[in-house]
Amino acid sequence: MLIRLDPGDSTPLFEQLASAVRAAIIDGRVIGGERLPAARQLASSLGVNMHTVLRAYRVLRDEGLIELHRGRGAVVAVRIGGHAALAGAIHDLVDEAKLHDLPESALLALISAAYRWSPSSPGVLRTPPTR
Amino acid sequence: MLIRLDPGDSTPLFEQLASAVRAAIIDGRVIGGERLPAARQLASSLGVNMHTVLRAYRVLRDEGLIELHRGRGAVVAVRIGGHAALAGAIHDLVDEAKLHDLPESALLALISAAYRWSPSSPGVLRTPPTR
DNA sequence: AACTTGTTCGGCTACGAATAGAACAATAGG
DNA sequence: CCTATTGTTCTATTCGTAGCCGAACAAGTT
Repeated sequence: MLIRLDPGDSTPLFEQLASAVRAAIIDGRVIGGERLPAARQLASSLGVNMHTVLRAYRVLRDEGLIELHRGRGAVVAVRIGGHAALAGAIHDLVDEAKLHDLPESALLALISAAYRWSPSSPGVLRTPPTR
Repeated sequence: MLIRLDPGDSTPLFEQLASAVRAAIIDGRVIGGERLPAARQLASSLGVNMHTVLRAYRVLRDEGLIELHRGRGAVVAVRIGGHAALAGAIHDLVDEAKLHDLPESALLALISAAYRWSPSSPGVLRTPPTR
């Protein structure tokens, strides 16, 4: 899994890192159970502080995509299996939005609003992140 | 158009305001050509600084949803006509994401990534915001 | 001319991002 | 059992900038 960080980009380093790994998981390029590089190792490999990598990992853990255990490292959640359908739906929606000349920021805001409006969803009551 | 702001929410006031107006426009609850309240008036009505309202308006202008003119106020763009199809697609995608227990933040990040990846889109070369 | 409305300028405050070091607690492996 | 590995917690510092604001300004309306 090739990861490239751009310090000039306004998006935070930990978010860039989380996005890269997240995309790899959703696309199925990394299978469930597979182990990610140790935080300290990846950090020095990318020229970044350990805490930055760890924060990216924590983000993905809170999203339920990976698991973290002391001494064992970061492991991709087993229940994850490349959501091809979801990836396709996302692609379609982006195309539709661009067709209407709707900028990225607007689309994101609309989705965020839609997420909040839909009532009593199972997603908002999920179990808290395991520590 | 009823607007309610929550100062306790971590999302900026201008974003809350922009989201409210944006949703109203996309849903077609305000028609193209309709005039929005003057910044100062709406500001004092909401107990907010004028700049906060004006910034929300500027966001919507940069998204091509409204037009701003001195002395004339903020007017909903005429080409906008309630993108019902888009609104439906968004709703479906959110449902799909929740089905997979994918949190909002993860979905937003995935869409943001998808937006960047798709090459040579017409959307990225649109005319700059009129000042 | 007077009024309305968005724009620009300058400044202030609070918060987030990133880094750093150190000590700590599970876990794995020999 | 002992040791190395690995994530977790804690405290702290530096730096940039996002958010909010007041006052003066400029374009447009009436």
